[in-house]
Amino acid sequence: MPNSDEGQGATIYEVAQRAGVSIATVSRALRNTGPVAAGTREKVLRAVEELSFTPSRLGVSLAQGRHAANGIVFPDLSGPYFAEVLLGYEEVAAELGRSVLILSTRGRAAVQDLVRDLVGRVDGMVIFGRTVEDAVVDEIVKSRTPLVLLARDPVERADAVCSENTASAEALATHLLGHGYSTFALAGGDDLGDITQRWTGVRRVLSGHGIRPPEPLPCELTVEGGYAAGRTLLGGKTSGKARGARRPQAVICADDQVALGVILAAEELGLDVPGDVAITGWDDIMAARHARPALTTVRQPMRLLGARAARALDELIKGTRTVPNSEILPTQLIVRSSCGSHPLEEK
Amino acid sequence: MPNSDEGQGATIYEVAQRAGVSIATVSRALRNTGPVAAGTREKVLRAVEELSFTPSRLGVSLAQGRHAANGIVFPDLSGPYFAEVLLGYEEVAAELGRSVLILSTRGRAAVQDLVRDLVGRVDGMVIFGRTVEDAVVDEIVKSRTPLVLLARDPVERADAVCSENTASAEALATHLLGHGYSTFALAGGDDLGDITQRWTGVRRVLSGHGIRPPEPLPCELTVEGGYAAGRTLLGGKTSGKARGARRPQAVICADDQVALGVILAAEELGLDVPGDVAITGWDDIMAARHARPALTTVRQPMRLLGARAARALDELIKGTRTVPNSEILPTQLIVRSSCGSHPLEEK
DNA sequence: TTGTACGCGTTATCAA
DNA sequence: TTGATAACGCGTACAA
Repeated sequence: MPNSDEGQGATIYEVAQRAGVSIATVSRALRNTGPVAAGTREKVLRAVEELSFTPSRLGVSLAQGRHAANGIVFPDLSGPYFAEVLLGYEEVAAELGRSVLILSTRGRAAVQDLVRDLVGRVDGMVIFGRTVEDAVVDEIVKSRTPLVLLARDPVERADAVCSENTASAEALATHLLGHGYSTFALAGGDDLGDITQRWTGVRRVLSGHGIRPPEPLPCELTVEGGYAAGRTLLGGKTSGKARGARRPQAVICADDQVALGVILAAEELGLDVPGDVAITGWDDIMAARHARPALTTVRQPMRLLGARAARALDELIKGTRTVPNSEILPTQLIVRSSCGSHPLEEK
Repeated sequence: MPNSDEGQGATIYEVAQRAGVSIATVSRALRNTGPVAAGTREKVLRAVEELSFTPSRLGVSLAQGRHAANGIVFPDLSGPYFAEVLLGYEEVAAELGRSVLILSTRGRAAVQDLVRDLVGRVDGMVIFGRTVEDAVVDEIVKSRTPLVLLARDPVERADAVCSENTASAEALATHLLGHGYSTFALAGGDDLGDITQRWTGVRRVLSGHGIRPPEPLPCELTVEGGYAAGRTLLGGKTSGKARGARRPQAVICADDQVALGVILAAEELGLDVPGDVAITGWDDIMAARHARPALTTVRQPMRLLGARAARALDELIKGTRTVPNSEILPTQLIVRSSCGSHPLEEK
């Protein structure tokens, strides 16, 4: 009868002993890393089976000098956006034989320590947006840990993957102008790299049409943040069309969650969207499609973003590529009904 | 001038040498694990600083016999549901000083191997729903790896955390009966543990009111899956009220994504929701609130689910508790407009 | 208060 | 074809 207390944690030494060989032979037999006589191999495999031996990941990593694992740092795990990116990332990482460690920095005190710890557990990592101070990024770069920046301005000696922002923002603004709107508001903070780019695109188009671009109203990139911003932007004067109404004809939001919040605010203020005010988002999260009015937005290829980051990281880790690379993924303007009911032809 | 090539990968030996002490002293100084003279400590710390030494996680783990990391296995990372659970899980794990490794099994061939690999990297893990065959779960249990099952029927010797399903399903069904509906359809597969529980609750109430409970129509738990199911359930006969219309008065969906898909199908078929057909979901994802009509649903405490799993796992790992525990978290019926415009009083 | 030496579980080199 | 044995980087008895 087989040893009934086998199971968790047999070592290669026990296997070797049981098979009557040395640990070197066991290793070779298991990894096909050298010649092993057929009979010997069989003995080894039987012993492995009987002890249900699995090489200790720690031992393997220590000996090989690699973790076979990637890290990814998020500013925040909430919302559909990051989940999709993670999905793409994990999928490719798994395909490449790497585990994925995640870290969310939201509300964390000692971010620096957490990131440092993570670095020690992986062969390379992805950092999202402005989740981490430049100093920390520098430290990682100096430690020669392969690094890919996601949706963040490129940094010396690190890869960057992001989606196109400025041009699609221009397309969005142009589309809104096509609706005939001439007064705009911008909702959403601008300290994050990619959102700044969006505002740049919008501003450029408006200026080009003789419209003085508004200052973006900073807010949290959540539904609640959008709601608050919406109250501020739309709630000012209930004034009709009297004195040229302070209320903007269109609110361009930093992302979909903000837009949904602004819609909530508009609804509460008795405003019709898009009749009284047009509202647009960014990302094309699931709720954008199902909201009423359905959200006009710019679709980011979120899974692809994660997938590409994983591939770029792999190249860096394997050393296939040593020069930093910067990749920009295309986005797509998705026109739905929140930007106006009767789209005019763009000139 | 400081050594300009310091940085990545100083070992404790180099620190010891630089400080003119032994590695044991370095370790003690860093971990406060034994007496160290003030002067000595200072020398050590200086050397650590100069070499920017960080103990190798591998070395530490190997020596301590622990990873300080948790794993979590998802069936699928897409959608808002899992992201929220992950958020709660990661938050608590970080608080407890553990890293988080994730694994998604969706579309993976060798799930068993992936899970095995993950087990080797963590001190304990959480497995979500029926992502993994019973055999694999058994194997994990046998390996004495602390294990918490999430939204899955309890298994011998493993913890379980899930949210309440049957009673809230009864409440939902009762509410719908209060609207006066008498013909129902159920959309969503029933092989997953928690959804089966929901159907059980619904069936019980319907039976109790003399209504023959319908068989659930299996479908993928996605918007697309819901759309397909919706076409089937609602598209049958366009027949008016002629022969007692085959079309159900209410469609109870396995989750919100399915419900959103069914709404899409209804819309496409020219049906008014809830005028022609009432539709309900489950989970209360973000889109549920913003959909039009806003979705009546059952809110699961998703973050809490993840957080509780992390705490339960911690107890198991620390050995604070050795007997398996099963926890059921309360849910909440969220009545919005998709189930009917004029809610009657429940008797 | 400090240092020596062993253990943790592999991989891989080099001799035999 | 096989086996000793040296890394890998750390924690920690135990001895000094």
